[in-house]
Amino acid sequence: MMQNAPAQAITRKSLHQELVDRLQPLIISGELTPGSKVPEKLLCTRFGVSRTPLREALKVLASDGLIRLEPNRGAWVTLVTVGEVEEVFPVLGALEALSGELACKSITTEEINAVRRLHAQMIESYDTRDLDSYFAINQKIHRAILLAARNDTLTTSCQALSLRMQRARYLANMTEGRWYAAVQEHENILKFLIDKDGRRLARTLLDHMESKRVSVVQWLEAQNEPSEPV
Amino acid sequence: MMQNAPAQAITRKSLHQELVDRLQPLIISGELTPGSKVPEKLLCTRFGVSRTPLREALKVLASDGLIRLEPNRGAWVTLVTVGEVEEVFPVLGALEALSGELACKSITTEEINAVRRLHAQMIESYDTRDLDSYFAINQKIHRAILLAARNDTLTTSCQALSLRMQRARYLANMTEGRWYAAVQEHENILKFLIDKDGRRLARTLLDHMESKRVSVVQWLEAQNEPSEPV
DNA sequence: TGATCTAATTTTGAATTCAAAATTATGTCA
DNA sequence: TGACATAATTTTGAATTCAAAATTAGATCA
Repeated sequence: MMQNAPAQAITRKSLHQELVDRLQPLIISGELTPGSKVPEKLLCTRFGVSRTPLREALKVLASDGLIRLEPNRGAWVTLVTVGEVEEVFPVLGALEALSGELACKSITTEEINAVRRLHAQMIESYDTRDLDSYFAINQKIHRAILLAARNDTLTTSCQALSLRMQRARYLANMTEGRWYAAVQEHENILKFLIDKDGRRLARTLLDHMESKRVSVVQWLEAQNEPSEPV
Repeated sequence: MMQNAPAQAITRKSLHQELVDRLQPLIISGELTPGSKVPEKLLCTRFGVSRTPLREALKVLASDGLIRLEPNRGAWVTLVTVGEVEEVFPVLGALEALSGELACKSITTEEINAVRRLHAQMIESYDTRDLDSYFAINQKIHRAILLAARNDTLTTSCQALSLRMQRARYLANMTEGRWYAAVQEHENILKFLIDKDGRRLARTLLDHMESKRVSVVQWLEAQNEPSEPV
């Protein structure tokens, strides 16, 4: 996507695209309650648009799996299920592994330094147990590696799946033990990136994703003990 | 997507979804000329629908990268560029490799036999040099492995990227030598699938995709010699 | 009371309408 | 003629409208 656009095109975004960009955070943050109906009318009022562009945006979000369209019954915010997590994480793992491998081939010294700085900040957030900040910086590191891979298709694919999983992120469970382990994994990620050891970086990113998967599933299963999600 | 839908839900498809499904083949087959403008009015007449659902469908196709929306200037059929091919094939390779690995874990004897039969058919098509048939069966084999991986997310992701590359498929270049090599690769794919050797199957699928990439790029570059694509 | 049917209301899907932007056609002048 | 400006036309984007479907509210009767 965007593949052929000139670097600095003056792209007044279309209304529907703007809406997609605005709705995504609402879904990820949980402001639109998972499992609930998308309040079409309300959103139209809120954004001051008519139903046409909003509904166009909903179609796109549905194709990304963030909402589900039920014919004649409206749009529903999807919720993260164990099944979905078990599916998405392995795919995301494969893609991140690839991103690591490619990044090692093309990353610049300056970009590595940027990751280094982000890593240091993340450690700080870990030390002060600032989970929100930790997550935000964590995201940035993964994104920096992704961008260094110089593959827009890969970026887009990863981003889309990542978004779906981020709905589960605010389910910030993270036991003390898991958190410590995650930080260790990130130490290795940084190391292998500096060494430009694509093979090992890929392997580490894959394992990292697998650990995340286990951790998220555990949390979800604890949650869903009482009632099954729809 | 569709993750939570009951197995046999009565899903009258929505109009826009129907249109997405109908437009995809038009784009892949090249009936809608790559690089040309999407004839909105004409398509409305052809399918007997108003602009609203058609435009909804275009938004979805754009997010899949099959068309490009230029604000206030309409929708354009994207064309396969060398850059895009260089991007998509590695991603597709990683995903197919994963599908091979997962398939080896869950594939049934019956499914393996189905692939065996498809393989035999494909060899037949190769022997008679029936390229169309060869491609069709080839697709089916890859799809069978994908389905055996039991991961809808993976299937959807692969499918989407595959579609984009299929636009290049009718560029059926395939030199005699490349074709022979491809068949050999498929012999190995079948062998490792029967052996349920996930590691080697993954590796082979990855290499297979890399060979395809090289072959498609070669062809594209030969084509684009005279003028650059927009 | 509460189960079931019917009528009123709301919501959804899609066609139509309308204003703004882009494109094409026409006219002017060097 | 041909470069430029202006007007007419077409196309696009988005609001509005309207019919069909679903939901809710109300009425009836066991």
